[in-house]
Amino acid sequence: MTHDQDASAHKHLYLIDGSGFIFRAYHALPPLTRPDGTSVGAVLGFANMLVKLLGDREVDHVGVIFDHSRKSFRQDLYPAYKANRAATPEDLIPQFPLIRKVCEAMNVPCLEMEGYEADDLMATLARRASEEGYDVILVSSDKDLMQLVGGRVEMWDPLKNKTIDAAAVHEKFGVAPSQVVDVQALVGDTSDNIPGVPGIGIKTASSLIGTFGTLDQLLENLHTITQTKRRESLEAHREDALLSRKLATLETHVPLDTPLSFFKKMPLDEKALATFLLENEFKTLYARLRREGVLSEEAARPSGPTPTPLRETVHTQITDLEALKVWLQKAADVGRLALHARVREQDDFTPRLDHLSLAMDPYTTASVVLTHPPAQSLLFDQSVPESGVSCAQAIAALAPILAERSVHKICHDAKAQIQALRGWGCAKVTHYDDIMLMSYCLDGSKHAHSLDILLESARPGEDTPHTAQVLAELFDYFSKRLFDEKCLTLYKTLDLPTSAILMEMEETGVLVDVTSLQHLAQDLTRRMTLLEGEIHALAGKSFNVASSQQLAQVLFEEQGLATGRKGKAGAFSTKASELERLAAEGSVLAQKVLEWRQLAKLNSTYAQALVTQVSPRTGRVHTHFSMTSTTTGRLASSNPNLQNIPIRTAEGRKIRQAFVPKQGMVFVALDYSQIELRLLAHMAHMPTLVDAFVKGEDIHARTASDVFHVPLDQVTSELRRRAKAINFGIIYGISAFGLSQQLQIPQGEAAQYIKDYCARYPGIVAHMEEVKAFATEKGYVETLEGRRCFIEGIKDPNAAKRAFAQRQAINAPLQGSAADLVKKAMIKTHGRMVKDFPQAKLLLQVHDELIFEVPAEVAGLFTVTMKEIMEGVATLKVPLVVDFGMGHTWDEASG
DNA sequence: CGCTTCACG
DNA sequence: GACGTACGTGAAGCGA
Repeated sequence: MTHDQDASAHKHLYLIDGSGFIFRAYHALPPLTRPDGTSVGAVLGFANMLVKLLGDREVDHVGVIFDHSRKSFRQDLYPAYKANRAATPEDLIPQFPLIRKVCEAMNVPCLEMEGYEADDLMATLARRASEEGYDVILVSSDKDLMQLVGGRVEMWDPLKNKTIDAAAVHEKFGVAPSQVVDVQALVGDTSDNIPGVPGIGIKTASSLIGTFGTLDQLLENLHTITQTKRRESLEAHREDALLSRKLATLETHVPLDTPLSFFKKMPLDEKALATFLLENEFKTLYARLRREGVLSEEAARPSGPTPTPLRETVHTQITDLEALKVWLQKAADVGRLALHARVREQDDFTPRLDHLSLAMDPYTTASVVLTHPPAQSLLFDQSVPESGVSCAQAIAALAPILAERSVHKICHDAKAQIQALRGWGCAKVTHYDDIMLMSYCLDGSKHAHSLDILLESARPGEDTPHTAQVLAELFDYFSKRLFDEKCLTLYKTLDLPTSAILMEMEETGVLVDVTSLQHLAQDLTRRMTLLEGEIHALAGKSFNVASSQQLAQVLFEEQGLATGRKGKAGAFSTKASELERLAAEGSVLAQKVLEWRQLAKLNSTYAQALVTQVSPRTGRVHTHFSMTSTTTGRLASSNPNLQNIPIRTAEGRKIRQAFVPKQGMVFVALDYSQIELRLLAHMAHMPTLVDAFVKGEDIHARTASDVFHVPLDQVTSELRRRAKAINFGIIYGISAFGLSQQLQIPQGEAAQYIKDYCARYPGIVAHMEEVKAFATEKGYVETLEGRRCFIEGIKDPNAAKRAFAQRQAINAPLQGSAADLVKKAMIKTHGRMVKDFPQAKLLLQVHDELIFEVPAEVAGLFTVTMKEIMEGVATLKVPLVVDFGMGHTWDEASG
């Protein structure tokens, strides 16, 4: 992964296989010619790749490596080497110098050397750089480079956006990277004219090398091979195999005096790049770089430092449909439309469009004067303009442009905007960006991301700014920052696609069995009344059991029970753990209050509240998923919150039983097992923990065995329970106090547990120290997908506040990376559903769990398909494991 | 509107 | 030795 915690502690050297890329791009991409007839397809492909690389990744050192010529030292070893290669295509030849110009403009150094292939230079540089502690990324998909993978070296295929690590090499060659040349020696390579051993393909070769370890071992022990034909072929072509290995082996000691500092990344030459892109008519790429703010307007000017003229804003008040259509047509021609529709729920719950703000660029804006239905006009008749456009008309005029792919839409909270417009029959919106999500990807927990906050940040103190105009400005500003701050991919490929899926989920909703909830509520109310009578009798007086204040008075003053912890405001706490303590000391009153509290919670928060949330339109409950309200990248669910439906007690599960699939469907629930602990094992250097996950062990039992020094088969359920608490504690940024509270043990004992844990898993200490140091230096921590979680107070002089911030710093990458993976899972499962399970619906996401509604007849196939997809969203040092359940209630499916 | 409590991962 | 606690949410009810 490129976004490790210590991403910036390391240097990263990206070595781009320039020659390889050019040939591949030439064949893979559609032909493209300049008006003067010059072919430029490979050049554009190369430029796009370079821009993407520099934009997406933490690149601090980079170079493009080329073959010097077709001739290298290998021809001296074997004249036929690469002799059967086809001549370089006519129209590719002029592209080589152009590609070098791209490198120059981007200020990326190039390297080549007579007598050596690009691969040899890359091998040499990779060796030197990894010896000096760099992470090396070979940008290529050439199998000949795979022998270099391992340690600090990995490959990345830019066309497929795939990282090729040791595991991927093993998948291709069936052996470790270090054994790749031995396999190649046997297999040969027809494209390079490397002979190999006839009759031996990759399968046989990898099994032979797997068995014997090396080519030399194999050749020494040929007599042990039982297949006559194979043995004879190997004997006959012994020398061919050895020569083939020589040819396949990359030279890691090319006499090359280029220092690694030669590759240090420099800012690009805006002027040169703009000129180059325009000369070659790479308009799309140019427009994109302009839009993302990589190229400034000045860069495109023919010459001289002409100041950007201040343009006046042209604002139009649109009062009739015809004018609206004309204005929108102009925006369509420009290809850009920022918009904001302000919608308000009226007293009768029908939505009303209050205001429509438009902009086609930061200088050209409009607002649409809306008329409203007569009933409203009568009520507010002085505010109704004499002319205007009706909501329905305005939105009908807007609909085609929203559906049009060639027009780029910009809005704030697209999910909500689109949902609002859908009420008026606006079905489809394509090619859009969401300012709210862009802001969240950049500034996460620094501040909220509501429209008001963002408007205020852009136009401090201004009363009623032209909203869409500010959105257009903010888009330019955020685009540049996303690129510069390496968050563009996070936004584009994770959060934006997730928001589209959430939109569908919210619209779909979940069916609840209202009647059963009403019966449950009645039953709970009845039992609460009975308990209340008993409680009042025990207290000797009537009081409000729901009032913690009154309860504290009864328990601690009137009954004289032993006081415990105090709350924030200084009052004695009556929380569950306190009442449990009193109950254990024999207080029946405390026990009854505990029971009453449980029923009260279930009744008011769930049984009674849920039925009021059922939509009269659909008969289902439609939660709202917020993507911008957590500090870690998790989602939050509200109105109602369907991410905290009870499950831990039998009584609570009755609520869950009221969630049911619609006729003919079943629920399928898939959840990631131990995802945060697995991520910890992956991120921290914890071989023991990794090993336990790889072997599929019971992780808490294993921890118990390690920490309490008992054999695995002698771990009792009590020891396992404690180990489980320790594991959770680790994820939360453990403290002896917290653990002692959780386990109800003395703080000293908890401290000893932590000490023992750290002794058995020493990697955890170093990891936590690294994370804290990173957070202190940068002010944020990062998730697997590169989301930054800003940590407030990490340098606070108050030790308690600082400790709190440090625990957040430890937890956020784990919680946040898990959130990243689940978002990826949503995107991938959704993609497959559209293709293969069109009737199935994703209903809910509960942090590490996805709940689907699936036609009963395909549920089995659906489950195995989605389990596999979810387990494959990331390749970590540990496997990802997904558990599943199925049922006719949510409770059954969560089994 | 802050505090307390408690439901979930 | 003091600090006042496990990480992240949302909702309900109390009481000023």
